Amino acid sequence: MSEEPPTSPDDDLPEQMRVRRAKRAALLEQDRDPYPVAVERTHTLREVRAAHPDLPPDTATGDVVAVTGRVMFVRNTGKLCFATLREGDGTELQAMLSLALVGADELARWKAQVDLGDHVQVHGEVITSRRGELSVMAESWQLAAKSLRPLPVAHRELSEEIRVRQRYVDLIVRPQAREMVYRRAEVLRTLRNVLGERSFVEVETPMLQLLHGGATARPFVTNSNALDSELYLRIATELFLKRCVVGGIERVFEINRVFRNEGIDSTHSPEFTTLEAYQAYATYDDMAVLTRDLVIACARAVFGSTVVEHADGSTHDLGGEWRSVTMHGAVSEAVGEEVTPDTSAERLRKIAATHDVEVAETDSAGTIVLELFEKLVEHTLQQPTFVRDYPIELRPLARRHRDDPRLAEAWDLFIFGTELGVAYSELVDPVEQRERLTAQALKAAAGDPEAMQLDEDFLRAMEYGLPPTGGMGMGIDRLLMTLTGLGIRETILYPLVRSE
RNA sequence: GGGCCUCUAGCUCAAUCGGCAGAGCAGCGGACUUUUAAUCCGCGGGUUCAGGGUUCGAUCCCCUGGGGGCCCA
Repeated sequence: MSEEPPTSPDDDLPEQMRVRRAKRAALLEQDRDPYPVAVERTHTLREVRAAHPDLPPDTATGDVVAVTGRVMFVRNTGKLCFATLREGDGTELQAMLSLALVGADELARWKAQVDLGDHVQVHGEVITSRRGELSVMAESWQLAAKSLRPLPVAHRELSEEIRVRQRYVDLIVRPQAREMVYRRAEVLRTLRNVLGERSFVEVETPMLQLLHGGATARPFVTNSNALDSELYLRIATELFLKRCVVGGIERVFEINRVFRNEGIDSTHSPEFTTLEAYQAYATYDDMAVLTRDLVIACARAVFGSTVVEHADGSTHDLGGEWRSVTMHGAVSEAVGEEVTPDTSAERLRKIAATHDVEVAETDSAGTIVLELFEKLVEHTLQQPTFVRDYPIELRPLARRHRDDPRLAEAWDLFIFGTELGVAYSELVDPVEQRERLTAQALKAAAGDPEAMQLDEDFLRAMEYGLPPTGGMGMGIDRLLMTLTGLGIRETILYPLVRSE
């Protein structure tokens, strides 16, 4: 029960937002709809440009069109006004309003009611200005949608925080943000096309799972009211895709979101998109060929060439031979002495110490080799490189190496110093798979939140017979980063951010 | 999780040693019939992230919390 007069909710708003709300109100006052249900649009801006590619200055075409666009610049003089309109794909076209054609009232209304960022419709003849700018000379105009918030300065870089939190604003003012949307779509289309040409079929497997598996990662936990049970958001698509291969879908893939409840930084997002593909009667060598073909096809789709151009202006040709090294070979080279699966954990601990790589007392030989690789080698792999034959205990779903039982037939692909994809000759022996998953389950029981769970239904499927199979996985966001040189928050349209 | 940096007008950023909080763009009023980030004249616009402390006085120094970034684990 305040004695004070009621305050308008507008009172707290910044001046520019109050001004725009007042303009909206003024339109309604004049019985003009600031948000009409439809406006006439006979041509897109792109179509107008395409129809009149090379007109000399001061030309009248006789073509009368109705176009629409967001007002990006205005240059209002006394009796002749200019505005730059822009439409969705970034095409711009100038609109002109002259006192002679629209009359004093409509010209004054334009100056008083149109702000940067408004959507407008302009009806008139296609002409060129004296300076040669292709334009629509208005005979009439109307607002298509009033913008109530001022646009950021077009000529300054937007802060990264606003770019991510208000991607819609980023998309309005920054062409590169729009470009990423189209590039990402092009990459997804290309992956599907190439896989489709090779007789792979796309499936959708569960995102909500009773057990999580297929990768070593911490899951998000949720729950089902109907089932009265905990559910996990999937961390990989692997186990369900392998069930497909058991069922006779010999070439199968999925492109969609997985979720990992882990750190968030410039290369990690809690939800990201992966491609996984499985091919019966293929090995990890076949998957290397497939993976290279997919990456090259995406580079060609985006850049028309195997040469990718990064945001910093550097160019990189992905078209050459892709190197293959073994995990132990790569580590041997980095530490300057031979490291093999025979090298003892004790010896490896000494090597780690001399290279300032910290390892835990309980780490196995294989884990120490991986630590050495990650600290000393990974960041040096700028050219596309397959790192092959991981210690067996690090790859619980991969087949034991045909030449060395201590290794797995598994590779990781590195480009520009980061991991892009993985592949295995898949483990298909259900008895060995049970043993390996049991070992994982023991780690989980011992408190390792990333260890895999024992998935009895997956094992039952394998017991029906999984043919020899090659499988690969690739992060699509990482692929976009590889192609463009941008951070993960640029490749994901709406990355998860803390609430404001 | 730890360390460092950062948060000021709608946007991008200044503000000397702790002494009246500023600029550019954007906005408002005026002039201008060929502009291209138009130009010219004039004007307004601030919870300096939040809370607390020190001080005659805090955007500035200290503490707590929050957002963001970088590095490390």
